Amino acid sequence: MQKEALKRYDLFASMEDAQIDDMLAGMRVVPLDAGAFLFRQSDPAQRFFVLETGVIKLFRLSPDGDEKVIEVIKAGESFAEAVMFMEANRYPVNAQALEESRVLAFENRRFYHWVKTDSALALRLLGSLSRRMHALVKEIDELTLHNAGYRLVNYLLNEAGEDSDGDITLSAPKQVVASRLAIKPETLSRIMARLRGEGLIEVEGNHIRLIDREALRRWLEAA
Amino acid sequence: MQKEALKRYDLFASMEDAQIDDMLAGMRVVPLDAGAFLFRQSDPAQRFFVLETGVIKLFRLSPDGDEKVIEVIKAGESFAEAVMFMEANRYPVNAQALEESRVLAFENRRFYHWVKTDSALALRLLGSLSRRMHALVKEIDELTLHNAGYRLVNYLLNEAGEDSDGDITLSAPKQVVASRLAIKPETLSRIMARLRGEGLIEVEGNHIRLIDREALRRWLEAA
DNA sequence: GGTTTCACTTGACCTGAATCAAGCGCCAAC
DNA sequence: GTTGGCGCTTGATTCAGGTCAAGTGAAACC
Repeated sequence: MQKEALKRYDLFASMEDAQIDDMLAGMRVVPLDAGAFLFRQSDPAQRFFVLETGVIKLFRLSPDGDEKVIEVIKAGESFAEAVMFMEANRYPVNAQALEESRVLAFENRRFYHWVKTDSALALRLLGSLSRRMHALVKEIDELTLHNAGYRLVNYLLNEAGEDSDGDITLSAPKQVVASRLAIKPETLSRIMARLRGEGLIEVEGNHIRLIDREALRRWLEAA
Repeated sequence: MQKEALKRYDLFASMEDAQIDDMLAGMRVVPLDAGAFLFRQSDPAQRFFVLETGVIKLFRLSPDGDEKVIEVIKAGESFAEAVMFMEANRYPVNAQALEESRVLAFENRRFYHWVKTDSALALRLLGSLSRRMHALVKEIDELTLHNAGYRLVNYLLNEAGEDSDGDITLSAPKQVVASRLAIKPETLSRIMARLRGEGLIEVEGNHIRLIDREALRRWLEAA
């Protein structure tokens, strides 16, 4: 793993060579089998991560074992960088690989040092945390002000993005998507069946095609 | 308003005199009648705020007018500091005074400048954003993994804190508390009635006394 | 190649909380 | 003092989505 590769990740994009070298010195590569945990909720946090390949889910557990997926991490994304700035210094979620994955693990203390001495890096981080906070506020909004159908259709429209031709390949099994949207797999299945019945989407395994996005957007207003 | 007063607020506690002077130069005092809006969702954001006196609710609106209170701001607390680090630069919530209030409004651009040149300040901010993010994750957890009764009792236990003798004075009308917890006023009323019936709390207007906190904690496990 | 496993689907039923609808105090305005 | 409005409570009813149960199909394993 050399400097150039690291710089391709957003988090490190603006860092100097000397800084990158230092981060590399403390880096560990963590290979994970499907199903393996990277860390668990309330584990002490010495490191933050970049996902090189694979898929990882971040989730919370209720006392009786129900889980709520907070985020699905895809290749190239970083996670758990915020933990180093909290006094508790414990991961607030569980991280489990959904398939075979490779994670780069960096030391908090080195990164903290560079954030302290490089204000551009600090501002970059502040920006990314703010964005994430906003996303969480929007999620609370959706959970409380909108129903299951809305959340699913909204999710599908977001996944498809503006430009593409409406083809989505789910980055995680449907049950994980369901948990991400705070609905039960059965309910997700039913809503999909309904959308299929109304000719709005086509479903084949983990591949979904949005047939009429305008109609789906109208569907949102109603639901 | 002089330097010393400002330094008493957390956000400014670590700032130099020169920095504080600069912030003061751009400060405006905003008096608000009960019910007045300080800003609305998606307004462009040039300023962030400290609440000097009064109470303000931050909330999101659904298309058909339902509201979800995200946070109730009490005297001495700051809010909307994160917005300046997002590219959109628009408030993601509405801010409305629940009673007559006085707000100090500071210029984002001045503060941004100081954050850029003072890493201690940047770290302080990173810490506070991280904490707020964690709180949001916990709220999502509660919304999805726990029922209305749990959320209310949990809220009451938190409001009371560890040390005090179990007396709570609600900082906002019950309907606002209900929205904060994502339940309807009727439901809140019913749960309170039940807790009262079981001899766990006493209610008199906006004053609540927790009679048996151990029992309430046990109640959480069951609910 | 047969069987186990596991993700997903579909149907029948149940339930927590929302909705709808009165009614009750309490403060404010006149 | 009376009246109107508003926050809150309480009861009856409804409904979205959860639970429970059974079935299907495809990949995985011996």
